[in-house]
Amino acid sequence: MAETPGVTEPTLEEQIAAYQREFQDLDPQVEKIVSALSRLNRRMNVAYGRQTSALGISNAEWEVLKALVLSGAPYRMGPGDLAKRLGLTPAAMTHRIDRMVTEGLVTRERDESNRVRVIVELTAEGREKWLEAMRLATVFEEDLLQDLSPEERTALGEVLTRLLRRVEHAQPDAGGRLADLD
Amino acid sequence: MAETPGVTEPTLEEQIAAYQREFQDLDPQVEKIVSALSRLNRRMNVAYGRQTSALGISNAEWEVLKALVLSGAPYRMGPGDLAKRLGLTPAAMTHRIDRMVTEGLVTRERDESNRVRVIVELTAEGREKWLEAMRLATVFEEDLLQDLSPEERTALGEVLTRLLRRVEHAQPDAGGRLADLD
DNA sequence: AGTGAAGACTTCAGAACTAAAGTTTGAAGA
DNA sequence: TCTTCAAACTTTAGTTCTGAAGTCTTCACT
Repeated sequence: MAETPGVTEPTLEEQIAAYQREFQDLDPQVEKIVSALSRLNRRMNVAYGRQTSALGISNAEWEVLKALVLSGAPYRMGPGDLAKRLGLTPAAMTHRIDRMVTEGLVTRERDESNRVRVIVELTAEGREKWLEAMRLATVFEEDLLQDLSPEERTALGEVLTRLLRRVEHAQPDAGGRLADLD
Repeated sequence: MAETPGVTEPTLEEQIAAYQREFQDLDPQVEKIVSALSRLNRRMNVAYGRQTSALGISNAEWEVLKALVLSGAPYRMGPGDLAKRLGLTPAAMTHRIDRMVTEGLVTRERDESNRVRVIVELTAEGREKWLEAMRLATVFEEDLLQDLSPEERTALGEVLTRLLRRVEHAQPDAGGRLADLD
């Protein structure tokens, strides 16, 4: 078998115990929150990734669709703006758009009023893909929070936004570049 | 100026409003929790990334150090086990270890009792790097949670682990491969 | 007009990854 | 013993990213 024991991911409790063993001045309560947050987020991303790949699009493509939809009708943005919004270099954006154009998710054309600029526009198919992904995502999210009462949901949302404000206040912005979309 | 307006990241509230505008059957309370969770996690990762790069190590290297330390003394693992633990292919692990060996963070040697296996072992310098990173991380984490009372911390930890259990129960495991460390 | 400079995007070279094929070692059965 | 198979790791080919150089358009100043 040769499956070395201990390779399977430890439970949250095991992991916190390991942290305490190796690093004495650790507040287990803090570590529990931080580790649970990180782990929960990862699991959710795995779930989203499965859903989008079931729709035949990659996570990278989903992010672009999201940015375009959230920009509002007529669902147009320039490659440079998209790059800033997604936290990518313009070079990476060029290639991503290449792929998405060939798949029919977006169109690319020059802005005739200012021929330096390029306009990336969502196609009807791209918009439909986003809607399908959202339908799947909302089902998953509602299922995830199913055990939480309305009061617990309110409290959780409030605490998380409080933490978020604190982080955002502490860190002006990561090198001027924005990170991935929610 | 040519800085197209609307490129800066929207606030959480603006983003939720955009979601509601584009997708009617959305529970804003659910979306608030999910978006805050995701955004908070991202901001935290940016902070960790700055701290580790200030220590002269990459995030990738930090993950390897973490896995080795948490495995406990004598801080040894095989490349294959490390790859599973970090959610990488064995090929990627080979290259990562190459880099870390040249930087003196780990050593690589054949297992003499079973020459198919390779042993990656943390060096004293690698362990020290991990400890420094942990010292920075705990300061940041304590600062982050500063406004939360002990009761709120307990409640938050409890709710998050409850959600975590729910996700883990729902999804057996992502294709048999483990994701990144917390 | 004519030149210079800045902006927006693309192209190119290099880094880190994945998937799949290749190599070496150990173990099990003919 | 010899053969065959499986396991563990490495190597190779191809993808997607970053950083830097390159191209094309526009604007400002002379």
